[in-house]
Amino acid sequence: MTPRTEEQFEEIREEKKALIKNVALELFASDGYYDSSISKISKRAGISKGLMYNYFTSKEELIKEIIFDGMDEFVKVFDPNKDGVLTDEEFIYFIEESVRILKSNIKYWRLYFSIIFQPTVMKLVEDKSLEMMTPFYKILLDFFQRKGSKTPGIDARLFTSMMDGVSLNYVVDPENFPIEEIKQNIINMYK
Amino acid sequence: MTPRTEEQFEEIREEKKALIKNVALELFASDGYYDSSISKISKRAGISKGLMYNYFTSKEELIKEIIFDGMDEFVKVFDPNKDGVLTDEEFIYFIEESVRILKSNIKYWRLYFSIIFQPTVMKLVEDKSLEMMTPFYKILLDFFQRKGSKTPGIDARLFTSMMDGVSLNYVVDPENFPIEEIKQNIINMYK
Amino acid sequence: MTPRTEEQFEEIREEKKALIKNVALELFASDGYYDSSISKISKRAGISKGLMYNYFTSKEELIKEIIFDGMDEFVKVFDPNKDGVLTDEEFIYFIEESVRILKSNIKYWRLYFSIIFQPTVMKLVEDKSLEMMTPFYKILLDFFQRKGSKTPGIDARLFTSMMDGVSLNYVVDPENFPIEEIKQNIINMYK
Amino acid sequence: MTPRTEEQFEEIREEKKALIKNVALELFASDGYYDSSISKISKRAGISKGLMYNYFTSKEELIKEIIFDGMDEFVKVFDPNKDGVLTDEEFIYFIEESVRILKSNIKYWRLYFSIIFQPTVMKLVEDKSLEMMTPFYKILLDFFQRKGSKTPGIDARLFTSMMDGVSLNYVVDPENFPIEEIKQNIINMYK
DNA sequence: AATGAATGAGCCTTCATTCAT
DNA sequence: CATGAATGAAGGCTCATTCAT
Repeated sequence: MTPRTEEQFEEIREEKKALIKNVALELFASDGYYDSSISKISKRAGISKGLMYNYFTSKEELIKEIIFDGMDEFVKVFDPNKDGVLTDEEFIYFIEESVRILKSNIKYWRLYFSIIFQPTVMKLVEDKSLEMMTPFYKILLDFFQRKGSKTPGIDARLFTSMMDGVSLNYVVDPENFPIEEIKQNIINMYK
Repeated sequence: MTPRTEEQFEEIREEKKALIKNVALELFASDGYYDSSISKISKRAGISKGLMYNYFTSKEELIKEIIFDGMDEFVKVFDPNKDGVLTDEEFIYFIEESVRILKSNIKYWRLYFSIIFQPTVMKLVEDKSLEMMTPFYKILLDFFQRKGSKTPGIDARLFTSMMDGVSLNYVVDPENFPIEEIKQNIINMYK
Repeated sequence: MTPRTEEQFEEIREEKKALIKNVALELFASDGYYDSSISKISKRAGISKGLMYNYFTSKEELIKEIIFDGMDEFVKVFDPNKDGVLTDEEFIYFIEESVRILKSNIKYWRLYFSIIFQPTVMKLVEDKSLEMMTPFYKILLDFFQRKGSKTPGIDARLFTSMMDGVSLNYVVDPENFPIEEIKQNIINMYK
Repeated sequence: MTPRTEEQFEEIREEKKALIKNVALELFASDGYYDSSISKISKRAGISKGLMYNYFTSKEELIKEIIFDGMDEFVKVFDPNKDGVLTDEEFIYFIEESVRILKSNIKYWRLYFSIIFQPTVMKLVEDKSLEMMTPFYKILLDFFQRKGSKTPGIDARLFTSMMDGVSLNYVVDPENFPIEEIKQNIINMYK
């Protein structure tokens, strides 16, 4: 009979938002953004369509939050900004971590790759995406420079492209892609 | 006023289809599949909406044909099935040709990557995609085997992944990606 | 901590209702009935959406009460039922009072005019509106009769129409409408 | 079997647009803008909801066109811009014409009044409304000036207000409002 | 008395597809 | 072969109202 406290409301909100985002990520990743209607998502989440808009102002906002959450997670678990310098060991760690992160949230990265090529959706997140990726790239550049590369920019882009390609192939078919062996190969390549 | 022969009709028909496919590819690549309506495409192609259905039974059919055309082109211009064996020179040729093909039809490959992650669309073409790619993969496998690799499967997948990653990064931003230098680096890598 | 008496509760309740009605009037008048959601109104009033329904059983009920309040106010501050007869001085007073009332609650009259043409809303209040206006009309009729008019009904309707028109133009643009001068003109007209 | 000619299409379009506008005017006038859904209108017009958007890009566009049509009609049938000067006879004609126009399209004027107080809707047409009304007002001003009025601006505003009030009362209840007698009274008033 | 999460009906709009001509 | 009017299902979204707490 006593009304809910503010904390209770907050808790409900957080839980429900998380639920919706999980369901939506699942659906976006498996069916794509356009084939995952708000109706489908809400049904899967066991809530009414209308309630979706209590938590997200729009479908765009929903995917944006999902993508941003993933980016934040990425930056958080894998913050390279210790001193801004990569030692050889750290470079290996970099590769290992990348694969670990990839494996820990396959669906997210599937979704991430899927939107890179959907101009309408990509526009929503490209600013933040760039902002997130730039520091990584800088450190890589610096790494190849110190390793004595004459074309560190090229080397860095080739390396990141390779990582992209590996990631892409992995998330498309995680069951059959030999991610661990590939990782070892890459590490050996740069030793 | 001699009546046109059946071949002439067929030719006209094919030309019109080609025109439509070009326009559609352009739009699909720049706006995405879902944001490119039949209405928009037909207007750009200078024909009526109804006529579209005279040439393609559905929007799915349209994108399917576009993708298939691209695959056929790929197989045609770059047929590795001479003897099914890659020499070292041929492997380099393989890389060079891949890049050339990529550069020759950036929009197509953009579209191709975009649908890989759109399950609904990908389902339409995945059979043919697999069928097209398998022979390439087999030859690569053989190549790494003959080169004395202990893990030719891994090597082959890493190589194709790298090519994928490079391609992906190139088509996303062709202006700024140093495709030629990257290509040289890859060639050196496998020498 | 003596428990509040029932009257005190009632008083608090009425104050809250008045607050809500003020906020709602403001919003209805500025944005229109349909563009003023219960959500907006309650937020502006500083209470929860749910509580609104403790005071008003529906949105319709809310506007109804607002309109009725205005009518009651009108009848109260400007009760012509002294003896049911208008002298010449009283007729002038009638005009003066009309303008004064108009000026004292522009927003209300704006709202009032706005609903006259919204059948769905008007239906809610038309009975009371008629009931309120009839006595005024009767007295006016009587006034023109005593002034020797051969068509007192016509005269009365023309007069009220004119007052309506003036009111309408005033509330639409109070800043620029020369209400005082117009009032003087009308008074002179009937002298 | 032969396709329709361009003229035939044009004819269909014009007829259907007119049909929709008629139905919509009817409904807007009787139920108000917000209570007349596209769904209702299309049903009443005997067409599918989707087709509405073949003819009008939005509901706003629909009401805008209806209102603009009415304004154009008004300006057309009653163009005061002969020499920009009103003689006494012309002033009477002005009044007569106003009433005639009012009577000839009651629903339209009902709608017109209804939107004046719906800010959201009014915004759509206020520019054109102003543009349409200004010349009339100027001529009136000039008329009262030439009649020797010391306050032509006031006189003009009072006159137009009166006409507004009369119009308003008439369109609200055309059956019972004695429009013809009122008109005679107004004419006598300014003689 | 008070909260805001939750519902569900309905709104405007889009679009692949069909069809009469 | 060619047109574009017409359909209908579905989509994103809003909002008055209810309800558990």
